[in-house]
Amino acid sequence: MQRAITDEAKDQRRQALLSAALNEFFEKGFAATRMDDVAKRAKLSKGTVYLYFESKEAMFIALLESLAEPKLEMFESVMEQAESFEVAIRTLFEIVPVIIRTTEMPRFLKVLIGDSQMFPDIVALYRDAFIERALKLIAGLLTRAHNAGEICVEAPELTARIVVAPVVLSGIWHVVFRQDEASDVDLETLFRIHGDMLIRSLKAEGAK
Amino acid sequence: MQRAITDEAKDQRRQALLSAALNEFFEKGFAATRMDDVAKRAKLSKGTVYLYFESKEAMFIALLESLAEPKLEMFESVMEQAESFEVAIRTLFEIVPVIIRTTEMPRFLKVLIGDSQMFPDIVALYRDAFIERALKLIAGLLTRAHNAGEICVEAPELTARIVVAPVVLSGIWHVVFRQDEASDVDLETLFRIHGDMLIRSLKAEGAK
DNA sequence: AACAAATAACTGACTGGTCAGTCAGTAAGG
DNA sequence: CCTTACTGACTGACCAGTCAGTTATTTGTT
Repeated sequence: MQRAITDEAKDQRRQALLSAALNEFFEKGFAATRMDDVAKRAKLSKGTVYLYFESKEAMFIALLESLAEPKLEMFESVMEQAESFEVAIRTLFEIVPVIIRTTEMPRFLKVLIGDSQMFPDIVALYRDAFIERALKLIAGLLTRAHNAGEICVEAPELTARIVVAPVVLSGIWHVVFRQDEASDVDLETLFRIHGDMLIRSLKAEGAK
Repeated sequence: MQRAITDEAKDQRRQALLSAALNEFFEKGFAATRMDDVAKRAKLSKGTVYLYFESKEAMFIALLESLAEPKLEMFESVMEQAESFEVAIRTLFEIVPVIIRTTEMPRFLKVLIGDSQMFPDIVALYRDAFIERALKLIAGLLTRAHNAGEICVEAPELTARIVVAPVVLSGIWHVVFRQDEASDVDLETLFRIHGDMLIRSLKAEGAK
């Protein structure tokens, strides 16, 4: 076995283990995942895993933390740079299908939901550091557009949930209920329609 | 221990075990659930559980099957009896908060998502027998309203997902991310707004 | 350049604990 | 006193975590 001598090489190994762990936790859940399988998936032996992580639980937490942070910056910049509510929503919903199909976000979400009761602290952390923050971002967008007279929103916090709901549902659907590529949901059209409907319904009230 | 002699008493015991099982599976997931705990929760001993169910897996499957069937009838009757799309949506979304807060549907959904990869057959069964059926019901309502000239829908199957998404998201939120009663999401208002927005956006296009 | 010694990354057989499923025994009900 | 619902100690399998041993790599010596 090639050895990880430098710090970069060790970091790579850590990443490889976390990636293997996500796949195993996704497929089996926390309790049913064998450390031996995580090790094998990363082409290492079980003992080596324990050189990089204290315990199975520590590994699980490290995995959740490693995935909670990123992705929000790009999201934030779209929100801020967009010249109007309409453009922001359109841009956002053009990215969403790609995120659902190509990133590990939906698989991660499934793991989080599946093992939530076992790690309430981690779930709370994730909810506050990521989900609530994302909801606030949408709510802020709605409020700004409302104040600019572009749309009319009654309750931005609640409306934000309506905006986000199809994203979450589609993500879960994609990793949990999907059967095969042939019968895939047409995410591009779905989110174009969702965007259309949002813009129309919020503008309509503003124009009354 | 009082014994279950008659068939009704045995059925009751079965139900008690399934109810205990839902709670345990919800809290721990399939793999981490101990049959001993299920038994204790139902005030029985482990041996007795095996008089009612072949194995842990058989029990899990029996649980999913026992919960997949009902609830859709009421749903169907609302769809058919409603005199208009608007009334159907309004009626539906008035019931949803109660369903989310008082039934075992959201906990069941969490179990299904959490252990989906372990039981792909059951998930497929549930998807076809329940979820797809529910989506078709909504899609049918949309199509009928469209044909009656009441609204204008581009893609009923996809729009149905948008209609349903906040229901699923709220259900999951309620059992996974909720912290305490004080900070609960105002589901009544959420679904009134969602209904308003749906009706407005679909009617608006029809009127263009 | 060849070799040895030192370092530390890696390995996997082993241990101790856990738990699904069993079954001989207990006792409720008739 | 017979039938059978129920019990819980037991067994065999499984697995997280350990650690003594192995081997890749570097460093030092001739």
